[in-house]
Amino acid sequence: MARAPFHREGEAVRRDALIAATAQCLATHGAGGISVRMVAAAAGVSAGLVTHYFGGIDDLIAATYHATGDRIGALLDAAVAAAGPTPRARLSAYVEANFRPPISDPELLATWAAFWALAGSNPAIAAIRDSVAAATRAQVESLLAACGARETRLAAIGLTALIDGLWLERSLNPATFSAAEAGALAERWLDALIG
Amino acid sequence: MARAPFHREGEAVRRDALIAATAQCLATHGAGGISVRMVAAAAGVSAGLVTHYFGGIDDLIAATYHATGDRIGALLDAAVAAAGPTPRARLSAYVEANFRPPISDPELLATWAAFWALAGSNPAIAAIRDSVAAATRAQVESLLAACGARETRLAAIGLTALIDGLWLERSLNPATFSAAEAGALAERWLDALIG
DNA sequence: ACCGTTGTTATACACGTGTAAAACAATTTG
DNA sequence: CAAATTGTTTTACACGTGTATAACAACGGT
Repeated sequence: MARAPFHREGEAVRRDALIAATAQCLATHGAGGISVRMVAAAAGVSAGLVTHYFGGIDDLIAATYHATGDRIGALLDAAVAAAGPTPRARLSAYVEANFRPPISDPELLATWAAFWALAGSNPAIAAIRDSVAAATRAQVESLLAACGARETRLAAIGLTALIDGLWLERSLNPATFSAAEAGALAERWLDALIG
Repeated sequence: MARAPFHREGEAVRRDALIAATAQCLATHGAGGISVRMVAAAAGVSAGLVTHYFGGIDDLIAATYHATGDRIGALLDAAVAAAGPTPRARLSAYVEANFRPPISDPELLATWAAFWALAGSNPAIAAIRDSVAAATRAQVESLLAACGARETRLAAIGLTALIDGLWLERSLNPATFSAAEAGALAERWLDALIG
């Protein structure tokens, strides 16, 4: 039959489009509802390009996880870099960035929650998740130590758990509380963790 | 071909077996990996019984969510009922029960996390999740109020978010911290929330 | 022992899935 | 303008999916 007309593009353009489409589909349909044909349609290409550029849907999802983690990490780093000079200001900036757009956008939260779901049963996704979580905790430990916190390992675990729990709740039902309320709770936990 | 021999059973026995099998499959394979054939095999019956007793896999998953929520709620109620008479003892018992078997068993946590994943894209599951979460927060608000906490709505949100975040982390990687450490963090948050 | 009831299995069906690769079209080069 | 390159679409394939239901087997009653 007649083929759809198309423009030829470089590899990076196609890969980025497929990654963005995957993030969107994960957010909208969850880990169990995503498919090759759905992602290709969202990216405006045909399904063959998934295998062509990524070797398959699993590798595309893994690449999307990396890209999303890099994006969130860059946003958090920028927030800390832009903060006031005191250690507490930097830690507060880190926390606040979690509950401000673009990180607090429901679509980004939903994509991230989909990765959590996949990590439970997909070893490759679990490995990415472990390395992302370890890097996050290391960064938070460093920020907490600068503030004089004791037992920084457990404090970092406690802080990231609260942030993840608030993210999870907002991705499932954004009406439960506002991003500002989430930020206020996290500040209060910081007060308790630092002493 | 020759049929598999079987014993006839009452409806309740079959439904309970299918629900238990569903929880197990959700824990092991996640929300995206479960199937009718898999659940039926785990229950020791044939796939036709899923449609026969539940109308389909979606209704079976919803029934499993209800059953799991009821089980967790009963465990938490029992912990509070068995606690010392002071409001703080009751609240601490509530928190501690979250991080002690059977609630802290990885399989139960993984099943629960699978429901979170399904809630993101399945309206029926989302509705069950909203009602379970609302009931949990109401109970926690009541326990917090008895301890003299102010702004109990936000405090309840903060406490359940930390518990959920710690559950999530342990379901994804139980080696990150112990259940005892999780309980200690939650107690520390209680101290901060009650003042 | 036979019959009726009904719990249950096995099968068929239509559909969606991910992947592979032949074939084609866009674009560049000579 | 023709040929070469290569990005991309389309198609085919094997497989797994959920559901419906005919047929059968377990069991109880007479």
